[in-house]
Amino acid sequence: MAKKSTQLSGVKEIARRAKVSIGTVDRVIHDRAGVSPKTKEKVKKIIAEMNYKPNLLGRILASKKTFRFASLIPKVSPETSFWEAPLKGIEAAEAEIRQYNVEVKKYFYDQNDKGSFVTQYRKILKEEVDGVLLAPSFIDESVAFTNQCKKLKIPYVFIDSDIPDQPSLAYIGSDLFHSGYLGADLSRHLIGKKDKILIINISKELDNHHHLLRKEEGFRAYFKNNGYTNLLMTIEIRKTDHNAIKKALEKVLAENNDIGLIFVTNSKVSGVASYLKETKKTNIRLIGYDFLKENIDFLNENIIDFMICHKPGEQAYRGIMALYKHLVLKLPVEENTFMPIDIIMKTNYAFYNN
Amino acid sequence: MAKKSTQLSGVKEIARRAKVSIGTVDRVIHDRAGVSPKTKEKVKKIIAEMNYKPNLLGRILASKKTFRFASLIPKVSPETSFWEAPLKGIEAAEAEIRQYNVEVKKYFYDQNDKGSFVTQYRKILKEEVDGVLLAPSFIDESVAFTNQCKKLKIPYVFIDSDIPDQPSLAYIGSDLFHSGYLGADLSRHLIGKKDKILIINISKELDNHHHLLRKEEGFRAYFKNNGYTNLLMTIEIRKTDHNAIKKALEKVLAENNDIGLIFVTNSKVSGVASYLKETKKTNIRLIGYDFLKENIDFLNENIIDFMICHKPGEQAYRGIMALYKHLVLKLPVEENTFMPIDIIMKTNYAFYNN
DNA sequence: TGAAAAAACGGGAAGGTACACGGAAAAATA
DNA sequence: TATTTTTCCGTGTACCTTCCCGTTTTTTCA
Repeated sequence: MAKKSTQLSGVKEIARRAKVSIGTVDRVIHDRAGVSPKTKEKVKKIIAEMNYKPNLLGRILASKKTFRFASLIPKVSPETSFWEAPLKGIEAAEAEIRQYNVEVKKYFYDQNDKGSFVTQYRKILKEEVDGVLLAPSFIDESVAFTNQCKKLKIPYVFIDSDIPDQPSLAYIGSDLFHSGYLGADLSRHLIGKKDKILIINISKELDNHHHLLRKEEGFRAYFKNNGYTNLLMTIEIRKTDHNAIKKALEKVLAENNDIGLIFVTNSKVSGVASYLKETKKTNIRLIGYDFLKENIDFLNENIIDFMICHKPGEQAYRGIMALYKHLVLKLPVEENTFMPIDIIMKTNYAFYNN
Repeated sequence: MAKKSTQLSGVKEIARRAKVSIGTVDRVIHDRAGVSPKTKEKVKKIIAEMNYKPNLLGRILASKKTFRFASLIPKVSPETSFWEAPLKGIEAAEAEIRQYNVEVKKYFYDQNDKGSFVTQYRKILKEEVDGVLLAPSFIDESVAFTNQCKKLKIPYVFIDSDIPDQPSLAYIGSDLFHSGYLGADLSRHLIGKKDKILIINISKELDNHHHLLRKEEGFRAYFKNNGYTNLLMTIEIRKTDHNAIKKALEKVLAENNDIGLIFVTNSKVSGVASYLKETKKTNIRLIGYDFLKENIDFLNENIIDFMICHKPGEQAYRGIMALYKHLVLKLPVEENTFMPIDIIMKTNYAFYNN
């Protein structure tokens, strides 16, 4: 319960020492015109001596500016509830920084419709926003959007997946290669040395597809690097409905009766699980991605053995906070944040924070 | 870049509407004496109507109070570097909230010396602190300390382990039973149905011992609940030096030549790993606890297969933030926060945030 | 009824920063 | 030299709350 003694910091003290007014100190700090070189030098010296750091509270309080952030992520669809967690992350961050005059306006696009992405980003560009959080599902469109942002000097943060060679304020996501690599490591514990492994990439949109490939690469690399000789085969499924998955699985399982494990490279693992449950193929182990309700259910029924997850909610939370740190607090921001590669199983999912 | 229009919120507006002064409004808000019941009612009504929430920035800025927190955790010793992470967590939290007039004074005790714990907490009680973060390694002493805190109305937060029936502002830690339960689930993937399993509890201090037992309980419960019939045996090692561990292991392994897996219930797993490496017992799988340098090394050499971890750094970070939320922001605080039970292996440790 | 005591309330400063505005001094132009 | 333009700098106000110090009003009691 210590009371502060008399102030020895702050603009006031600088002004006193430099024998100028607070206004002048302010001009020096913000490098505005209207200060003679001599005065400027003197004030700068004192600032350096005092190791002066502006008081953030005062700054935010004094500036009447309301920062406006925009987030652009896929909407929660019946197809997948994956984006629920990021949305919650955004809202949590917003609740925390609203008191510092920050507003977050949320925009959503349809993951199966590039047009909706364009429509939404155009809306954002019309509003004058100070920062953007972006899940760049569509590559070319995201490049176009962020190029505009660069022109307008609006900083943007990528979450979930990165656009290489498009320098952003920050990227917060996961290392997909190593995530696949880990998946392979987990596989090894579930099957014998001679079991075949089936890798399944399920996605409608070609743009999302390269992420899946990256995981597959990691998966295959593990087996190669460690000298395992299990036969790995891959199938691609271009539709996400139950029937399409069923058909594809029926075909591949009919042709290969010695598949011991299936690795699904994204959250659509529940589709595969559903099929395995239906057909009572309990001898096939299953690894997939993402902490979704439907996946958890299959985890509980021992149909899915492991799930890999990258905390999408925290990614979004951190993304908003990165904008806040950069724009409001004017603090440096980590350029690349790789989320942990979490392993979820029946016995620990209850404690997981997505 | 929206500028705020004229204020419609804040004490000023309340005062204007109630036709009283700001001072009176303040008295009503803080329930201080010196306001007539009539005026008080009127102001309260307007506050309710406006759904007034005090501006935190203004509040912190105006109150000259510096909050003083104290943390009391074990010191980093040559014996274990476990407490490095919590220390970093505390420092990270402090860096973040220092700007809001919060100071954290760090106190350390020797985990093998109850006396040092008492000495340190007495020091804390002499200083007038506003909140305490505590790792309650010694039960009776912790109860004594926190009873004093209660008397002095100083809120305290437990991390790492809880003291049941000692109601605190918050407990931030892990569910040890389920952590052991998960360990057992992992074990199952590493060994055959007939392998023996050795559980090892290594600790000098009896007070710490019950935590280990809780994990053991969880471990055993898993096997029981799931109908596995592997033979489980436990040994206790009451010293932490290499030689003591070596001797104990030599004895038990000589008597049991069919042990397939060892589960060490705490971070001392590196001691066991070291012995296994020395004696080239590569046919024994090993699971243990905590993200420590020495453990990671053995993970890398495939001597430790899995490690379980509860983010001790984040526990401490959140503990400090809980005090901050409660005391400075006057926000409600979650009473029990259970950290995720993380699985660490060779292929994902590089991405782990301890 | 009048004075003293108590209660109720207003005003202002502090806390640190931002920024518009206006005044004074210096420099440039007529 | 007189006038205008720049350059430089100080002042005042706003942001919002807290808290102390007075002042005004009401109550109490002689």
